[in-house]
Amino acid sequence: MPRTAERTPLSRERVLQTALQLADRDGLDRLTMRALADELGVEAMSIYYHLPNKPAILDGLIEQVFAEMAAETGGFAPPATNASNWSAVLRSRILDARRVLLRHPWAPALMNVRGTPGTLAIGYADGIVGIMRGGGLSHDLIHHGLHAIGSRMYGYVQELNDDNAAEPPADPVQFAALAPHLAAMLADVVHDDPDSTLGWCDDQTEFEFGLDLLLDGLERRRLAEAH
Amino acid sequence: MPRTAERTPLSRERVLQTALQLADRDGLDRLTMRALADELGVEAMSIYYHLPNKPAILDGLIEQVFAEMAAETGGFAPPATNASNWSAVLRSRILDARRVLLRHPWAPALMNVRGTPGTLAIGYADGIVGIMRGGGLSHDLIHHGLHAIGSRMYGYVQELNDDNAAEPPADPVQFAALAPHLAAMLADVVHDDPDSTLGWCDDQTEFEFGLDLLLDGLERRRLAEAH
DNA sequence: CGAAGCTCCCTTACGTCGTAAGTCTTACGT
DNA sequence: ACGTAAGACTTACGACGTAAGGGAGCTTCG
Repeated sequence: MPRTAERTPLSRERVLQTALQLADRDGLDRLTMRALADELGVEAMSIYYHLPNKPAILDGLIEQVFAEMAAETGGFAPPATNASNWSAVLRSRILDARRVLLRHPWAPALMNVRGTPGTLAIGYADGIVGIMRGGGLSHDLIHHGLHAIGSRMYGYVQELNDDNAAEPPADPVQFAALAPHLAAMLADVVHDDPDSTLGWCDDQTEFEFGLDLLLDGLERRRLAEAH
Repeated sequence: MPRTAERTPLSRERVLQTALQLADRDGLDRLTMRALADELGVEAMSIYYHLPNKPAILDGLIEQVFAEMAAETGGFAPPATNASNWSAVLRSRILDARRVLLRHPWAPALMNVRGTPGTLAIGYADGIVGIMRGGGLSHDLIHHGLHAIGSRMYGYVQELNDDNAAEPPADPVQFAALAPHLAAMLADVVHDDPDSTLGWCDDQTEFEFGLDLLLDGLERRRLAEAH
């Protein structure tokens, strides 16, 4: 009786793929070397033959996410011509990125924590610069714009963690005393849209609102630049 | 010979103050129960008499930061009347918050990770809603504006971690091949301002640019609302 | 005055984490 | 057949948060 379980051999790729699945399924803090090894049908230390340490795994995960983004947009290169609609093109590219991140909610936190941006991350940013350049923005304006869009460039998903169910305050009267303006706003907005008892903030809507605010602002500065 | 070292007795306040100093000095990941105990001249487990666990300490730290913000702005209540200059008032309040966070660069990451916002955090948000309300924005617009300003509300400092020295690419020709648009922008911006060899992005400038983009956008929507 | 109780700190120990160091097994080239 | 090396496994260490319980010193009350 052969005790060989016909395991697929380990490899950098297989480790990273499994790590991504595990992070998606159980969350980032459950992604531990031993848990990952279990998932691979292997001992923890065996992983170290294919990847030097845990940060390398995390960097690999980020790079995989960017690869998904590239697939979603059909490559990071800016379209051949988008002078007339640069902001629409950029908008949809950013929303593509957001869609990918919604599938991997742990990714934004990871990107914040890891220092150096990998090759694909640089390619992604480069594509965005290309789009803005094609729209006629000056390099200076693009530079500021990159910073302004900031986390939105990566379609961040901070709201996904905690927000929705948290809003209905435990003791409304005490809450109103503590935060009168917030309470008034809450009452008003809920009144306008009474069916949404909880989850009264639609993340997608809010995200697009903020994004459009920035894109509109950039477009206006472009026009101002052009006299 | 009394071995009593005349230690100040432990207390919730003293623990939190020392924890904040330690985080400022050594970074958040060096803030460990044992290190904190050392700093207090005490054993690790002694802390647990005054605070239930580590998350409670982290929450306490965040609350301390918001207390500093309150001191910086002179309380979170909106000024009595700011109809004509709501966005200037909001702007300076947010820049005040940013100034505090620059003293505690670990704080933003902590706020992102901790779920429920403490009393002072709610008070801070409430003050901002009050300012916008005083400026004549509708509750609906305020609601969206809150989300849009998002991290800027807390004056985030993500750039402080990694950015500045990272930019000069190791191999310029390879970088240009990988990211042509980025490289062009880099060359252009550096050319315009040749004295800033590294650190060519001024964080404060970039932050204010993005903030103004959002504030201008909100003001324009307010005007549109008012016919 | 002495005993009981409370406050505040310490000791010990457990389980989990990432990983350094070394060992065993298998497959293959010669 | 045998050395060799790739690729897995075993063992162990130090750091982490913290559960459980111990004990010194003060207060309170009979």
